[in-house]
Amino acid sequence: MADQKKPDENALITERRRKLTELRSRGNAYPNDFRRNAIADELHNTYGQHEDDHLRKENIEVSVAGRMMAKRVMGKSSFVKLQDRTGQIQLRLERDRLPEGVYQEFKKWDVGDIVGSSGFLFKTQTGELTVMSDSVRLLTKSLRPLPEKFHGLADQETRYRRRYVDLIMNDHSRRVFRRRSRIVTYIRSFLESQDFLEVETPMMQTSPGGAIAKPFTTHHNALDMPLYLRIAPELFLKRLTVGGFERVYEINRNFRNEGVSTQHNPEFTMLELYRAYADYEDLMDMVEALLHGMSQAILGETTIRYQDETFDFAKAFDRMTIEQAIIANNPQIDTAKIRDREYLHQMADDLGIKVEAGYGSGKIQIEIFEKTCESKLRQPTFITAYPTEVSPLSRRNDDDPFITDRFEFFVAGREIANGFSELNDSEDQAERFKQQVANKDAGDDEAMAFDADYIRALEYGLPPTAGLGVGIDRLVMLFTDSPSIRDVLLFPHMRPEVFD
RNA sequence: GGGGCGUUAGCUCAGAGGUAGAGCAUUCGGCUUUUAACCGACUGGUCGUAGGUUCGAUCCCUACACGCCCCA
Repeated sequence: MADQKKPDENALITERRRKLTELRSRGNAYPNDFRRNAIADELHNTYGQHEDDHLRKENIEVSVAGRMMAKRVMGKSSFVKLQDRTGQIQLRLERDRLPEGVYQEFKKWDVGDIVGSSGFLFKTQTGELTVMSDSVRLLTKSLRPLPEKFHGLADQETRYRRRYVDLIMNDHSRRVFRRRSRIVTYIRSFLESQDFLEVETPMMQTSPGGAIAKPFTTHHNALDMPLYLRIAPELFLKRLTVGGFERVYEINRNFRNEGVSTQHNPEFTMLELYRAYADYEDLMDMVEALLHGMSQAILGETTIRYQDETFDFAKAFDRMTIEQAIIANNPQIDTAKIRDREYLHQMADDLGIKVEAGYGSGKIQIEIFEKTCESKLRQPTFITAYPTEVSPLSRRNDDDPFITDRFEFFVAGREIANGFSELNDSEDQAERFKQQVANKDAGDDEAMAFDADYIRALEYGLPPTAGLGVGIDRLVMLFTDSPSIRDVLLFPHMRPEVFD
């Protein structure tokens, strides 16, 4: 069975294995005693402006290491490009400057090998900062050929499946994931500065709650019980708010058992935060501040260029209610009947929306909104006043019980964030859970279960609180001009590769 | 789930019902300031998989696998 899993072999790999065997026969083929004292970027920053004769006079000895990305042999001398985590630095190897026999060995090395070298800095005739090697060592033999140097790795599938090769070859890919990291770091420091506490809550739950979605199911052997991968951390984070952590957040994975697309991966990263003594309007202000600061910090400007569009992240974002959005995008609508279920049902039918028996007017409104409005919300926009029917955890509006104090935030036609004033009335929450259970019994497999302990927590008293969820992957897509969520996930979900 | 497109050498890509092509890489030779180094020679293929049509299929047909895009 084991050798059925063996990936492709070919003549190029065989040739390199032969070289590795030769290396082994002469001692340790995988040494780990080379130490570098310089990295590419640092050298370019420090010495890039110096003249050649100045550099030579200073006699700056450096040790560098990295993957050999280019190897140009010209008889008794060669140029090599080493790539480390910061960039590339060139080596010049001259046969007569290296210890006896080393240059002959070097000529057998391959692009892709990991190499370490020491020498002094100088500049070539074309002005490129280069290390004149006094010594050079092969640190790791690479057995697999890298993609061709000019076009690199272009095949989408291979880029996702062998992300390591993509990262070696594509600077753009490296930049996307560095930026992702900086975005997450920015969010943490933003929240840290406002005294938010970062916490971790269960990923495996006995009853998956906090969102309307289908969960993944697993099984705990020792306890012989089903477990679910979480679809949201929400109910646990609010328990912590009951416990007195008045400002908490978590940045972590959620899992939803749904389709895979350019916008969806089965596991994705969410920021969820809860802030006591705040309402959904405070959170809209917070989202504006966060994104404004983030674009300034990450991009150095407050204009986001995404695909062929430009978004202004400096101004206050538009705010409109869901009913206003529906009216704006369905001008023929009879506004007096915007909550009339029969009227909405007819409208949905005309739009080709399938209306289930259990749908109330709020649910039908949402369906109409998604069909006719969502993709048109290009510029950053808050949509507010979501129907209570589709917001089982949100606080009811004081003046209008049909709606909740909730918003979703859209950019480029996509939902990026969702926030609301939390429902902290335990009796109302119990009623909402009962409604969800009724929906589940009626066949809605995305409906929530009744979470008795969560109700108990609310009975101890959840302070007036507002909560926010932000889809990190979609945010990173926006900030890296990536058309697909797979471009911002290091290892996007793929069907298993077949090795034969 | 439905539709469209794709899958040819390690990589990037051509190709046509009749013995499979290029560039880069590999291998060998030359070259002490290159930048996709250059010059010469040579190698490298189950044309995604399985069936079918045909004298003959990598090409046409069907199914399947995987991927990309759009729709649900």
